[in-house]
Amino acid sequence: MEILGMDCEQKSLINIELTQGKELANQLKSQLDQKSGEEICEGLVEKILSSYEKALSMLKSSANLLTTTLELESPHSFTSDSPTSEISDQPHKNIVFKKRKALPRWSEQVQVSSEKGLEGPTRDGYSWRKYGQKDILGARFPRAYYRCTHRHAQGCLATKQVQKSDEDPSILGITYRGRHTCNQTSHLTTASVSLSLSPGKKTKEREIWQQPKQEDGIQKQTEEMVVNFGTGSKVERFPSFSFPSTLFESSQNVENNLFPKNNFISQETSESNYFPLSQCCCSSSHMNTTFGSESDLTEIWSAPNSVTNSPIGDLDLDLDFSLDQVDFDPNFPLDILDHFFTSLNS
DNA sequence: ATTATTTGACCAGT
DNA sequence: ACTGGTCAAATAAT
Repeated sequence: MEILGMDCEQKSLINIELTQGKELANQLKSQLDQKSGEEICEGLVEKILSSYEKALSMLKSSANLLTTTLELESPHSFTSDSPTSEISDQPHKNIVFKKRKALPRWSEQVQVSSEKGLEGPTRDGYSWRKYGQKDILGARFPRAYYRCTHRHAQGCLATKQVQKSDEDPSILGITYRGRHTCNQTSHLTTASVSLSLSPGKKTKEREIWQQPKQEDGIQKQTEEMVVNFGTGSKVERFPSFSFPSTLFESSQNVENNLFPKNNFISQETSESNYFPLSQCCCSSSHMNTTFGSESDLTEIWSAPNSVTNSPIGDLDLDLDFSLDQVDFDPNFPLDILDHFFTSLNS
């Protein structure tokens, strides 16, 4: 398959850098196992960082090309999308309107579980605040609207909609819009740890949005959602965020110290990663095998139209992949590395 | 007191 | 006029 905006040479270079990174990480792993000297480990870490930085740099340049390509395409939504002002509480509505249109949007479906005590809608790594609920024409269940808790504090425009599937009430349709620009202390790592250690405080939200419009008495469910932290079964998730197996293996030592043994970071996903680049990747043929049906793929679209608003800008983020700060930015599109590996090795 | 949720009203797009 | 999305006052929870 062909990756947009990336020629063979670039692919090759990235492949080399990432492979080298993997090798070095493996070396580091064995050194750590042998409890080798600090200098050796530090040297390896430096090399690993260097490799990944180079690869990321290359990915970034090609990702920018991808953005441009996306912008040229006319956006299409497969969910109703009336472009009303998302943030009409802000002063300049005329400006905001454009921004609203620009917000990337994607959907995922997750299956709820009746056993585990995890609140799905609030447990995707971000803190959300419900700001509305609406009965949707033709839908059996109401749609709940959430926005980032830090909207006002940090101007984070991320929102999401949660709605039960008509066909299967155990499946939730979640539509995310906009990416998080806030600094959430409770992203991936924190949120996940809290998941594994304690159920955390419960909110009433799920009790509400899970109710069907017609009271049939049967729908009084106590089920709670699991976003596939190893306990629930994710039906579909677009785009899924997966630690590249290579990268993940490489940093296993580190991860083991950070995450519970029953690693909730499965190969599938551990965190919502709303990275439109991976949506770009979804349009590639090879993604079909990864992400299920084509109809579902078409649910995703994004139309970032500004650099600041474009999640591609995320590649500007520092990949603080150091051992003393292995705190993955949840917005970092690690899945694209996986995708690239897939493509490179095919 | 502070923060979160509920819910009817409002608004923009179609 | 209808619909989906958001606001914001009232209410509930902490």
